[in-house]
Amino acid sequence: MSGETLPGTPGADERRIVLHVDMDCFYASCERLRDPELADEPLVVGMGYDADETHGAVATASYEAREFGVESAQPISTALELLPRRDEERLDDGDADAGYYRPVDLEFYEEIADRVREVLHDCADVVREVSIDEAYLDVTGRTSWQTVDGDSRTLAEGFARHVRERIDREVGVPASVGVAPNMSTAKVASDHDKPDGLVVVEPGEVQQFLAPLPVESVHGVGPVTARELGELGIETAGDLAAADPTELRNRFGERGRELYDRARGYDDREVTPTGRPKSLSRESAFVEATDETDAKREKVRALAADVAERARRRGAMYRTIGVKVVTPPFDVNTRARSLSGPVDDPDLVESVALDLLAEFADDEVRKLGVRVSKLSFAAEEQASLDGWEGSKPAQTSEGNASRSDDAAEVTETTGDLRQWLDADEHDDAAAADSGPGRQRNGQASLGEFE
DNA sequence: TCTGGGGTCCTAGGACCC
DNA sequence: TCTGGGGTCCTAGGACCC
Repeated sequence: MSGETLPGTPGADERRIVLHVDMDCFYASCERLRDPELADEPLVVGMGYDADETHGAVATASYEAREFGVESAQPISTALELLPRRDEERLDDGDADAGYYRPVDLEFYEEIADRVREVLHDCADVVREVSIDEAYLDVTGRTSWQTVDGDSRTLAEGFARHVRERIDREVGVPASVGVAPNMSTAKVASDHDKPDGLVVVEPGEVQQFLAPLPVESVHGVGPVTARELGELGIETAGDLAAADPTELRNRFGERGRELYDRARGYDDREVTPTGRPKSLSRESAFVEATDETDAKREKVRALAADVAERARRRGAMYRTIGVKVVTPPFDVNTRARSLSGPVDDPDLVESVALDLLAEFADDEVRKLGVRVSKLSFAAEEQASLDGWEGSKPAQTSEGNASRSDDAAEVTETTGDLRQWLDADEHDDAAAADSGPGRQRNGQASLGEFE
């Protein structure tokens, strides 16, 4: 099985060196940075959780807290049963079987993440941040798979160690690092020995490394796929690698083929820099499911304002506005409506979202969300608009003040939208379905659609 | 275990176009 | 007019990830 290279399989990528850097229970590490007394203590960081409350869910549990059975995504109420909350008012150090609970403070974590990012960008030419606590680095140009004289370890391993130590020294949070010739294997490697791990998988070892691992450890295999694979007798990554790719394709579509490749340690995706977001959303759960119209509308209004503001801050215009309505027991419903052109218009987000919500007027609802998508960003938009004459769509807040002639067009939603519709000759489909009265004063009533 | 919030990608069916 | 194929866009839902 060593060195098995299919004809036509690119071999060049075998020389790539990809690092996957994964912060260990990042939120908890941040809390410890702020309050060193939390070090080595069981610590739970809760989302949708307020001090001394019991609602919300576990965002991160420290390894000490995990010993008690606390897991991420668990309801806080369950976590409290497993690990009682420590009475922090008490001065003595009793309560050996109790833990600390903290609400999520994303703003603070972002600050820490920024500092980690600085280190990473300093260590690699290309960095792809996947989330607040995870990134891929292509360091092919910075180190090599060669070993040093008299040492079985590669230079790449030393380099990865250096990255990890810099994060620890300069920021003060622990990280696990995986090193491999491609992204998916590096990802599995970083997961392999947490916390504070360093796992190196050299080009010739990829298949042997992956083979004995359970299928769930392949990135992209979740509970549903794992169960289905299990029915086919596929339990390990090795089983998956040995399966018939055509059968996998037939059963799981394009994804099946992809998972097969991942399990074989074949992944030719290049590490590309983090791109622009594709959508922005905000959602929030009711403490208890409700069917009250006012409560639902009020929440949607708040979420809409929030999302619109975030989009504006990030310079994003959106062409689609949608809502998410979760009804008991846990049915997720989504509704979305596309406009004929990108806008930056908080009032429109609100009115469209409320309109989409109307379909669920009689339903009990436990959670609501608002999303904007089909994003375009000021700079890019500018470039594509330069090509054609005609007016600009609602050109962001900053644009308003600076150009008085534009401002007149922009402040009036009606005029602005009309204009955009009129100018829209590029998109036949959109033009066809934006008949008269579709959007009046930015309000499209449901009646006009059904 | 009655389930928080923010994302990504894929699929399937329908509308519509040529 | 009841009939072929290819393509794009839209919406809704699902799986997955952190």
